[in-house]
Amino acid sequence: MNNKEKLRKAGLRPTKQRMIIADILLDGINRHFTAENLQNEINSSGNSMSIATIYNCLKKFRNCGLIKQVESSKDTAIFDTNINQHHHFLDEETGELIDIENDEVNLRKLPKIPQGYLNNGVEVLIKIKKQI
Amino acid sequence: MNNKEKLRKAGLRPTKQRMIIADILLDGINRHFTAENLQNEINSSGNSMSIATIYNCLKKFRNCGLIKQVESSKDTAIFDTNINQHHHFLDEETGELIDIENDEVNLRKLPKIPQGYLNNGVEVLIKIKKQI
DNA sequence: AAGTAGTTTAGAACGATTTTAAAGTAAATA
DNA sequence: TATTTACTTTAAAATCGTTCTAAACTACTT
Repeated sequence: MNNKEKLRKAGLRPTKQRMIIADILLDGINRHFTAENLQNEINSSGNSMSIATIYNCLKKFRNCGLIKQVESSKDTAIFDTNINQHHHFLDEETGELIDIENDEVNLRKLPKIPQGYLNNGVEVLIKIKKQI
Repeated sequence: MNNKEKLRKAGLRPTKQRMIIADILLDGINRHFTAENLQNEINSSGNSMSIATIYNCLKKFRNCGLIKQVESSKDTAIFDTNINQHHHFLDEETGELIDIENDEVNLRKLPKIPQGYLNNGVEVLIKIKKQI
């Protein structure tokens, strides 16, 4: 399926701007990035785009499940093109994230989900620190 | 041990402002809060404090291990008085966090920590969604 | 009591993100 | 095809959480 079809299937109009972003993000390669990272990539591909559009687009892509947003207490939002359930190492000093594939973690026991709620995904974060 | 001693032991001078905050936070009750939440509590206890002082103090308390900062992609930093290793449910729509005690989760298998790094804590986040 | 090192403060500054409102574009309709 | 309508993009301003600045203050040491 090409990117135009992917956007249509997600319920998003394939505008010029969304196609530029889709061409960068939806190539099957897993990556972590910020809005600013993406703007730099767009610029160096010879295009340009308002930062507001980039934020709008990332929010739409995330809400449609085309990308994910990583849970991490950094001051900048970090997005992830790997939409499968998976986990991360986090170096808290640098903010660097490293993927952990789902089958590398085995959760034997999980608590009962609170009454009235549904499980919407489990994320394991292993905080790591550079050895001195 | 009283709060003055706790601060001293952590290497922090027990100033008037730090004592006010310690009296609110270090009562053994687990809670999640933001800097603004804390300022409101301080105000309603008849005291007042610059927001800069509150941020300074929370950062010092966190760095000394008196409180924790929760990993979550909310736009506001969330702190936690529960300093034991534990986990959370997160309602992504409201940002509400619910504690999961450590013994309610059993991690059977964890990946190898990357070369040159040390494990600095494992956090499990179970994202939940209100049933409709 | 005097010195000094650490702390608090208001307000300015900052950086990420969102809002605004006007102009532009894609899709639907006639 | 022309027209209409709803959605999208944009630059710039606004907002929000957080940090910085530098001057006044305070805890501890001598």
